[in-house]
Amino acid sequence: MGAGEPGVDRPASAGRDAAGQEDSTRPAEQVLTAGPLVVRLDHRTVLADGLSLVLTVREFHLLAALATRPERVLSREELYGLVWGGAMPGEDRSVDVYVSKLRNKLESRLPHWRFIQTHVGFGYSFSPRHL
Amino acid sequence: MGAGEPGVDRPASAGRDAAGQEDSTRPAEQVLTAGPLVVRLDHRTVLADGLSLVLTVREFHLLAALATRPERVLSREELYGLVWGGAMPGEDRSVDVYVSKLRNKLESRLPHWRFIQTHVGFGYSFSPRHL
DNA sequence: TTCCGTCGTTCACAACCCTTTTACATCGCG
DNA sequence: CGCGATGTAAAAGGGTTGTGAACGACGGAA
Repeated sequence: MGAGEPGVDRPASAGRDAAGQEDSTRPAEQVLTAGPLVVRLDHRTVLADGLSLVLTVREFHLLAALATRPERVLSREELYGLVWGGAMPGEDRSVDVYVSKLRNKLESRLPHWRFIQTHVGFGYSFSPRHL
Repeated sequence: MGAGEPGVDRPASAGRDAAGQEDSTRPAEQVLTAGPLVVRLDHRTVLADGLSLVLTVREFHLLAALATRPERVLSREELYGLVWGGAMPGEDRSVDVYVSKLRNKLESRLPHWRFIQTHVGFGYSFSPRHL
């Protein structure tokens, strides 16, 4: 397992999300906010309602990969490439398993929020939504 | 699922009315707009009045196939080829059923709009129209 | 070195959702 | 008025996803 982490550490080069607040060309978008959830890419920490939420390396990368691309559906292959690096093995379920783990941690802390939306037959999207 | 999904490949030249807020670095035909409906081909998402509308894979492909060809009448066979791929079985009603599902989702969110027009004996067209 | 806890991966199975098919009501047109 | 075409709910079926558990690898502590 390498020291070179797959590409989640820097803002995606093609990021054009029109999220609405700041100019996305600056690399200063190191802090992502979605409702009561705050993802600090620079510190590798996550806050839920201001309280720190402990994630493993994989979980954090997966969350970062999703949260830097809000409202965009990412295929499993894409996510695998972003988080694990390389091509996804045919029958792999790692993405699903980690989405499940991530949801567990996120939604056990923020029960009235949903963050990751399943797109059956394709993949997932980061679509924060108050329930 | 691979990369070669049917149908959504050739965006002719989409209807553009409200010019202005697009990214100027690349052809922005990845985003189709029809009244309050926005179809983001690149993000694989649909917005109705700015709120995200969740579609299944088939529904999205069908909408994309129609919306990339506004005001053009597409036969069932054509639509089937674009969305399902291959030739349409003789007595198939899938296209009709999915047009119905699509209309339901679209018009339940945007009651004062009609998007898909039936052409009896031929097929359907994407003809957005305010009622 | 050995023990122990954490993390990542794989596996299996149940539950779920999507697609397709079917059936019937309705509509359009001659 | 009659027949084919269309709209659509509902059933059937099968693929997809959610998730606990087992397993091994790794790293730290004693």
